[in-house]
Amino acid sequence: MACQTNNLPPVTTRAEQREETRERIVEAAVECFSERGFRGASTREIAGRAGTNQGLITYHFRSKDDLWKAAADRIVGQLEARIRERLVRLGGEDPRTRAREMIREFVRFNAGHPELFRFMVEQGKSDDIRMRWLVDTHLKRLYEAIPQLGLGAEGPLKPHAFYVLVGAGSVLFSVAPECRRLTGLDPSSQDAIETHADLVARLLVP
Amino acid sequence: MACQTNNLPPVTTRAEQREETRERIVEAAVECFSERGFRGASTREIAGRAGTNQGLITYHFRSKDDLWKAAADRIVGQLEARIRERLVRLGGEDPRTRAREMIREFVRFNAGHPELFRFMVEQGKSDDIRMRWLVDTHLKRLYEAIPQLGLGAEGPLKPHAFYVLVGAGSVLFSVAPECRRLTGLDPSSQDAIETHADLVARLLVP
DNA sequence: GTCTATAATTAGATAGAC
DNA sequence: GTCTATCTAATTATAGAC
Repeated sequence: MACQTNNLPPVTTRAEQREETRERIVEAAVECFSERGFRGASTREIAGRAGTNQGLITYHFRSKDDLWKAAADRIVGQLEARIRERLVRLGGEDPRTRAREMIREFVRFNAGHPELFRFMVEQGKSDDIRMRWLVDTHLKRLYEAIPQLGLGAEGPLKPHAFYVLVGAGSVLFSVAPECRRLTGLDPSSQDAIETHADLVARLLVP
Repeated sequence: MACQTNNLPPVTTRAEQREETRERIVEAAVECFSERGFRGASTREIAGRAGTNQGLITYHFRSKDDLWKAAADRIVGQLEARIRERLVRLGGEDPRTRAREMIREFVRFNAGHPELFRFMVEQGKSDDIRMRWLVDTHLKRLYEAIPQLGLGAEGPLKPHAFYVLVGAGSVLFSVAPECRRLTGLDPSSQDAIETHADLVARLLVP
């Protein structure tokens, strides 16, 4: 029962507990929002998946809207961290090898985090306040960093190349349940991931 | 006021009026379901976009679920009609030309009907009863017809090639509002459509 | 910091007037 | 065939106990 006495410092502080709970809620929010969209996701289901109750969500995040922003920050932050990490380890490879390997890593990320693409499609569909926030706060920064990754296609083809890369490298994993039933292929298998990464990389950087 | 007297046949019969209303509702349903997902779309909003009231929806379609199936039938049917039409006009071109032109036509269709891809991603994300219905009723038939279109890649690469094509050829148009704000490109312009169609076709059939 | 209870809105489905 | 009114259940946000 009593794991802590009054005079000993607690094993986890209140600040730690706070962060832990917020973390669990945001993680569940990323899943729900990307699966069901903003309207379709209910704060009760999010609370349930996080193992707590609906009241706590409005305590930690003022509103459903603010929770959605926290979820967006999280999934985009994970992508950026992954890209940075891969960039420093690539060092001075030649440009084409760098570009191919960055594409492969992008595909691998999508395999592990299908929520990113689900989230982006979910929000990009209608010209509402959340789409504008997502573009202005995160996507513009990502989009303008593309040349630094060694991925070419500046000029008028850039938007086309961008959405070809995003689409070709993400959809397979974002509709994984459908893919399993439709084709028999399990997109989460290591073999499928590497095959897809290689296919997309070779198509875009021949 | 009275455009019809009692003894003259009405300008539009009741059966015609029925079909017209059903058509308007299904059209609005395709938009709403693809934009907001099944849960996120409300039958009241669908009725509003169709210029009628919520009660009529349960009269013409028994439930929200049945309305969703009617919407799926419609958008998939439009794709199939378009493919069939293009196939007969292609006649005896050589295989590579045929394949490239079928891909171009698929991209053009997505430009005019971004709802198809939105609908597919919306449903493919979770392993629920609607995803299984969509795969079994429509997608399997489409997927198995691919070889007949001159698009190769049978064998273990087929699922990968399929989702590369779908993703590369659809995302740009499905997130058109986002694309405009992010890149300045308007994906609905004739120039953007043909540029994208050509890019995807040349990437997949070099 | 966490949870339960509740207020105000909105959802899908039904019933009945015209 | 169409529309309004209403029922039940679910939604977000809030208030207060612990």
